Amino acid sequence: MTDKDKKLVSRREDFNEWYNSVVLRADLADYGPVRGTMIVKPYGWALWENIQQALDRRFKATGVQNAGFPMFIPMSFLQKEAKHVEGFAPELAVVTHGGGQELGEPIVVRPTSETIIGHTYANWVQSYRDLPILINLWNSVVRWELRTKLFLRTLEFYWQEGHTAHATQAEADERTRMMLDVYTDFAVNEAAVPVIPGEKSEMERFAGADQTLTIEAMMGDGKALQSGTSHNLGQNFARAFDIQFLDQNNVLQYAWTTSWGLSTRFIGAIIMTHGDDQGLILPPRLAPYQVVIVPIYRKDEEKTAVLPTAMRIQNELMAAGIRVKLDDRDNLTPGYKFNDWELRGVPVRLEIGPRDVEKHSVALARRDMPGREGKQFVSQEGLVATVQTLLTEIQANLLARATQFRDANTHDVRDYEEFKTAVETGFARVWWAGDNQAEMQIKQETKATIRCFPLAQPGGSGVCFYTGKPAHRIAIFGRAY
RNA sequence: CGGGGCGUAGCUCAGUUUGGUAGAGCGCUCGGUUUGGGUCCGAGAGGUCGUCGGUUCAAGUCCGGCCGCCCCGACCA
Repeated sequence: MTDKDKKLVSRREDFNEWYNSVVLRADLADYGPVRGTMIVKPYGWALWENIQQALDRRFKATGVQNAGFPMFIPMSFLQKEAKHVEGFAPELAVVTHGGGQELGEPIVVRPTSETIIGHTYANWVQSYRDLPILINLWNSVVRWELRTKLFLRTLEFYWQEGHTAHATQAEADERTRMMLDVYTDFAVNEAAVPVIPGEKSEMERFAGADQTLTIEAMMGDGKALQSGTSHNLGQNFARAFDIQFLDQNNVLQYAWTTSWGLSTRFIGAIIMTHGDDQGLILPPRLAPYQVVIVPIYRKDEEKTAVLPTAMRIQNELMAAGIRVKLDDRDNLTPGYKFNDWELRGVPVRLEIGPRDVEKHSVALARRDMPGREGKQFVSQEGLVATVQTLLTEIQANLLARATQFRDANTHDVRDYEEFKTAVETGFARVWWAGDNQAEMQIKQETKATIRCFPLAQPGGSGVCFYTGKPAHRIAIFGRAY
């Protein structure tokens, strides 16, 4: 490898190339043989598994159960909900042949499962006593995207999709909001990604939804990433698929449904929120390895002193529930390993050398503070507690840092000129009273769209920066991935 | 789907202008050396030059078709 290959391109120089290099070189994922497909490698999948677990326990705490649904859906299902088919038709993968025969009706590979869920729930629901239905699917879906990017937009992606059906509108409203809160809590407290929970504009709404709630995050280049969505589907799918039930008064009613999803795209959010010019920085709560131990020795007698100590410390940390990797690769120098694990974003590096064995110490280096500043020698006494405290500090620091970055790059603007400047580098926060037409116009001129109307509104009213009309809502605009 | 770039060793690329025996660095294997910030030295393995066809005594190199990838735009979780 040349020097050029060893060092990542800096984020400033070319954020896009930085992102691609990090994904590939940190061993998170690789390109599949079909355009736009992705191979998630073990390290990336381990990160996804941690995300899954953090979400799954939150879902279950709200009464949701997991299930499995077919990936093949009759084409006719898609056509039952007018807006839904309009939204998804252009990006469907369609199976026309099976077992060497041409199929009578083409089969669609699910782009999302609202339709097959609607069909199924219609069979499951007769009475108000059958409601609510609270189901989540961990699966992959296929959307034939024109322009793809690892994790952010691939032809096939892994996600969870939750689908609930309720007897009343109020219950569906509550569920839509509840799941957004789950996503927000997960993003902030597990991933240290300071998202803005809010509502999508009509233009950005999910195809077939009455309301789409979203968590929006700001990436390291100031662009927005929609990181999770929760849709209130009203009775649209219930009517399209006849999900009907008799209520307490023996009156036939349509059910109210919701759906909500978060995908492997979130891995992209983590990369682009926390990463630096050295590579990935993973939040301790989700990192596949929270601590990497790098043993340091020259001669065999040093090795026989250092390695047992390293293994003993590994066991102590693991016994305390800390995820630890002991890098005992013999053919690589410590310096190489330092760089390697920094690229891979492990939050804490623990070095043990001959001097440490003697002095009963170890060196701890934190990934969020490169260089001497983040490195300290500590006693092996109470090491578990020391490491746990450090991991907590790093987690908190990542969130604080990302929040500060987001706020520093979010600007209240009053006119269109200020707006254009703001969305070059971040978010514009504005009073908004425009319509779809105005939003479209702004998008064409600046590439910025309404990311959301934050749930946390200041109240009162102001003047729309674009139309000059009285406005009662604040919107966040930004350029999006 | 439009514009641009590119396809040569596992990776990054040179060689194509001017056709004439397939190259470098990194990685990999072996031996030694080194190890607290990307060690160094030596020996080796590894390629139907994306693919199909054409021109030619001769094609990585020239011509044509096809396939694929990356970047920018429109579309999108």
